[in-house]
Amino acid sequence: MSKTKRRLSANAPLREPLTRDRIVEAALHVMDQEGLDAVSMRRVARDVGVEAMSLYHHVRDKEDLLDGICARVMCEFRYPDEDRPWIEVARDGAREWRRVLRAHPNVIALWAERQRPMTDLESLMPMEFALRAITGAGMDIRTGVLVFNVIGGYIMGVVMMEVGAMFSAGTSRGGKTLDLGTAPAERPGEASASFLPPDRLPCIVAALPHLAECDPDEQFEFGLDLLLAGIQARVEAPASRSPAQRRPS
Amino acid sequence: MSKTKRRLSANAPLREPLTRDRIVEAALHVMDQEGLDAVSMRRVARDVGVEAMSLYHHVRDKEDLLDGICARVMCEFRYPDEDRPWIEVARDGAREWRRVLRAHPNVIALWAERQRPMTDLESLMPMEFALRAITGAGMDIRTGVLVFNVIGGYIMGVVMMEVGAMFSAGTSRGGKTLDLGTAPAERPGEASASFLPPDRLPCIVAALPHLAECDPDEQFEFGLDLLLAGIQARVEAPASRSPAQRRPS
DNA sequence: AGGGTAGACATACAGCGTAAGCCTGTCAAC
DNA sequence: GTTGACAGGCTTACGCTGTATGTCTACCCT
Repeated sequence: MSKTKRRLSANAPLREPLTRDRIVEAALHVMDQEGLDAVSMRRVARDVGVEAMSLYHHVRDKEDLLDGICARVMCEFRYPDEDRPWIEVARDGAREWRRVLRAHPNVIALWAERQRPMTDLESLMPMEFALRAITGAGMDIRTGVLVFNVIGGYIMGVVMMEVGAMFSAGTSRGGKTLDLGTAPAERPGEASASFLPPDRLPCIVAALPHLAECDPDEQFEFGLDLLLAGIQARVEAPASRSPAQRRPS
Repeated sequence: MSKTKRRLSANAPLREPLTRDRIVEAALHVMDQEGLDAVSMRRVARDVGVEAMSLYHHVRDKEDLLDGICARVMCEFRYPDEDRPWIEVARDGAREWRRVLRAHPNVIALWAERQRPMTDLESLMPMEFALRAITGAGMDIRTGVLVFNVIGGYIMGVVMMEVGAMFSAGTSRGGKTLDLGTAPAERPGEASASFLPPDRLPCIVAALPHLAECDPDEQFEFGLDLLLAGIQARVEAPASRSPAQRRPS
């Protein structure tokens, strides 16, 4: 039997051409569905119906493919209307970035482990937008950079915590339950405290139900309000020159 | 020739016993020096002078080893003196957590990709400390959890951005230079904008020198002040019940 | 018809986590 | 003493990974 595959190319270009975009799309899909570790060249190749090595005609190496994922995610950012007071633009920009990050939670891990800036124009546009919105408040560029990094860091960190459910608690709620209180298959000698002894951890035990039911939206808005209000106050009263205190040590 | 190795055990326990602690220590060292990917069972085993499979007598699997690293890092947290106004305790606690994270930047990536809570008592102590400090301000537990997550997320995100130098800029400064503006070995057809065209990215270009020279300490304190001041104001004037606005969409 | 090339496939290698089993030194019970 | 259990190493093996290298086929241009 000769391979029937060959037939395809004999009479028609039935196999649609492989492109970088199709590859990146497939890789992103794998990452979203099965996690960062599942993104391997063979796995992605399989999804686009091709052998692993064929991908290398369109991406330099795996790094390049991951770069592609990052760029692909960044370009999902939808720019809010800028014809409003700066604080509303900034707030909506922050919400939008959170939306994008939550849509592809694993890109945070991707950034974290590669710790490498992105350089292509398209990926820098959201940053340009943010800086424009921030400096629209009337602060100098130096302060604008400070504010940008602070707000950017806040969003990244809070979303990272909420997707990771870093300290999620055990009351089953909406399908996704987690341990912390329900003895997670503990290695005997070790975790003598999976039941969270109230004498050692009174605050955590008291906070447990709230940790479990905490609404991520409300939480995000809470911190965002603190930051934005603080910034606006500082802009309107430019007398106080950044009273940040040096650490004593 | 019989193997000379055998001689060792013939007359003395020269080979000091392998322990979980020694293994975790070695793994942490590898992670700090060579990054998260370098932490493999074989690599760690080599560092403690043993074959890979021997590690499995002391750690259940690689997951367990990584858990060990997390716990090991958490226990570096040095608890600030609590006999002071809550805001100072909170500020020093935040600084301390940042210090720990910066000492082992890769644990952030570790948490990000495993997105799994930690369950052992020792690792929860810093969280207990934080909740105690925060509720010391006199807020209810629910708000305390909000505040905890917001500040915790802020620290994590800002440190993640500063270690990743996510948008680091190119003026060489203190050894560690990065691209963005200095054409990073660009793939020809692609990054037509590595020079940051000022017409497309005016704000970024204007901000570049400040992005490059931004002092991370100052930046961290800036955002931390915003958050803490906002929280204190909200505690002192409990009339306003969290004016967080729902997102319109 | 002949040559070049683009884009696919196939093979191979080193390194990964770990299941399964083996080998040896130590020590308690007899 | 001898014996037997066992703790704690080592070895082998399997299927996975990224990718260097080479080959094969279909098409385009002359």
